[in-house]
Amino acid sequence: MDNSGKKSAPGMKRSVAENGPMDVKRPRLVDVAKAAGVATNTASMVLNDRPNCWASEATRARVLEEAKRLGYRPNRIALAVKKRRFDTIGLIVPDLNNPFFMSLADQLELAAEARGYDLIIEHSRVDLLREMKCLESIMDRQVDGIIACLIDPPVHADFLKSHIKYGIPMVVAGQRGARPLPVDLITVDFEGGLGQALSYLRRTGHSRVGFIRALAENQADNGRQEIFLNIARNLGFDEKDLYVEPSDHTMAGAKEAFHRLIDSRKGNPPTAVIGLNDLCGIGALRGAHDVGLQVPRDLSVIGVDDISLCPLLNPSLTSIAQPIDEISQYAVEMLFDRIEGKTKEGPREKVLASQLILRESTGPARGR
Amino acid sequence: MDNSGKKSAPGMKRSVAENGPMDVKRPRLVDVAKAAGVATNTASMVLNDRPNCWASEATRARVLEEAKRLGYRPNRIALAVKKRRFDTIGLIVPDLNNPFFMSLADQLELAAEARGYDLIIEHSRVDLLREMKCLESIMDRQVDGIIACLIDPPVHADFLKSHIKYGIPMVVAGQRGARPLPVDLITVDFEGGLGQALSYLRRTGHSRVGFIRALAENQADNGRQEIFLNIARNLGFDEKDLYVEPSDHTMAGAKEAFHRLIDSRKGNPPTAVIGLNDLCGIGALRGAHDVGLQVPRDLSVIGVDDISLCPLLNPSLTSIAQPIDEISQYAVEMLFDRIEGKTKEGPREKVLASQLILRESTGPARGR
DNA sequence: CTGAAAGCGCTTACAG
DNA sequence: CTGAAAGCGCTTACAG
Repeated sequence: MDNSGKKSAPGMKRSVAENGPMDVKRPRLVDVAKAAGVATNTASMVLNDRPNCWASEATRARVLEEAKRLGYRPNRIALAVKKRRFDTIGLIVPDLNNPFFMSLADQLELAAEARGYDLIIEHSRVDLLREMKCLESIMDRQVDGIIACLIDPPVHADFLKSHIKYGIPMVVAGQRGARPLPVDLITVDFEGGLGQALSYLRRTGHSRVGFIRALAENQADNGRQEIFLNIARNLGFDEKDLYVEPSDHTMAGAKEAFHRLIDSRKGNPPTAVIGLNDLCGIGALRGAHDVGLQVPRDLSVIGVDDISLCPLLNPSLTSIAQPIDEISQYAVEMLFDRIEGKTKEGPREKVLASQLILRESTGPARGR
Repeated sequence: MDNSGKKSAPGMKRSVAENGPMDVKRPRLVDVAKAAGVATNTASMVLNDRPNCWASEATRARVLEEAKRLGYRPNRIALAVKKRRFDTIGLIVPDLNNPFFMSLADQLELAAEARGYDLIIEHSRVDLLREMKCLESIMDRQVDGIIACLIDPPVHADFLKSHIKYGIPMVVAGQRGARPLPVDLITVDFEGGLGQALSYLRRTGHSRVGFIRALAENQADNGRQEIFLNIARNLGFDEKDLYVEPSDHTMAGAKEAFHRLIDSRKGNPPTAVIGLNDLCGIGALRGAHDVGLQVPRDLSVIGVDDISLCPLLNPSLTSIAQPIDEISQYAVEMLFDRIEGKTKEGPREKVLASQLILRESTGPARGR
């Protein structure tokens, strides 16, 4: 069966048996209309169940029946180009492998679905350059709104200013920076939770604290290190007893970072370690196990985010919780305010609290 | 400034200052062409860098400059309706909260990107009904190809048979069933790995084995329980020493299931527990900790999937590895074979091996 | 190079 | 109810 002609003659639909499944055309609205013997606009009215539809019950039934028989499904792309909306909202997340963002995606998807929208996810891979590409890409897709978890929002201030004027509703979740954004912003008061953590450590006799931090690709500095040092100094920690160790965003990387931290401080090891997120905390927990340190007897470990895994680890991981529920709730609320035109005000900002959740991985410093 | 007319007069673009950002129209190709003083087809040729483009260097420069000045970005939707491809492939996953699927998504996205395609993710939430909706929804989106991680592929055999004839390339990853699918299939030989695990347990003196299993919403049976019982019987385990405990797909649920399992077998507790995935394994690990069982001294624990978390847990989790790399590699290969029309053959099937990865959570049964 | 047109698949307004 | 048309924003073939 040498079938060299690639295209089938227009209007001449050939059967599966003739050409194999790949060459059968998907039925269009006109195909349904023809099959039912009605005009295409009639078919459109019937299939969309328009209130002012003129079709008789008989016509109606015939159209629906033919649509079903042919397996007709409206072409959403064509529909979108006509309506100029795609009923889709776009989400940008830095890391698919971080459960924190996936919990967020999970909740956002549920909320979007409840309003009749699909969610599509873009992945910036903890890379500032990619993050920019994601922003472009998601805008090119003509989504109806964007929720962007950005690694470093201020970096994109100029880009957003020049693009957002075309009116796509957007809310950013991430740290505030010096440069204001032209879109709604949700920030978490990381300082608050970190302050709780550090003062807990101080109170329970810890004096030397390690901080495992990570920068994204193409990122020069994210300010977290300074925040950590400032708060710690204010609480009376001695600067020379504060150890900052760079890592990447993986658990394995954090484990390595932990080992470097321990090795480089043989004489006066940290009595507590804070990871910039829970994956780092998990890496530290395992790193401690590897070198025979018992948590929390010999070392306290604290993570950030409070992912659902934390209470199930051994020992369970103390963490500075980010309020995922609130973040997703406000993100959806603020976004749909814009989408539905309820708000015309300028950029809004919502600051949410972080909170230290104490679990088994923390305790008094040794000898207390 | 009461601006009651919603639409602006066609062609009359109003400034930001006049209406606020939300009313400014996104520039179209014709806007760029007009601004540059060329025909739209010329602008199209220039912007798409067509080889047989007739534009002079000067024209070319003018078009590019105006495009940049206006911030022109092609409308992908309009483009897609014209080209009848969206340069997008769709992925269906059962659970965003399971790192296994996210690792898969991560790799698939990378591979798709390398070929110039975006990946969009649909989430079936471990629910058979939703899974069906995802299939419909993703086909409605006119993606160029679909990779579907299905909870229970055979259930969808009829649906797929009636829809796939419109030619959308698709590969399914999941368990094989009695009813053949009309699309390419990648399966993992779960029996192989489970056999390795059970014979390891047998060899190391275990006699009573618990199995924490879960069904999806709307799923009657997934066959895994039978597989487990069959293999175990064949290896000489006594049927009355095989305990099957139902759970859900969360870690917390698995922990509860573990507790039920232990409580109901007070007299002769299991010496080993196998979870149907690593999240269940983690739940069991924590459940054991809760009741003072030491792993692996008092109890061996085995998971399934071998997510990247396994080696970082305390104790690290023995797991029946699914070959994520191979799955994603074959999925992409098979899919693009179809997309690029390299293959016209009927449905193909690829079976990949699973393998037991021994770690700290398993050891000889107590008293050996 | 231009200009007008067709077409992707849909919806909607309009004259009969 | 029909039929023809316009339009969403693009690409492409065609006559000048």
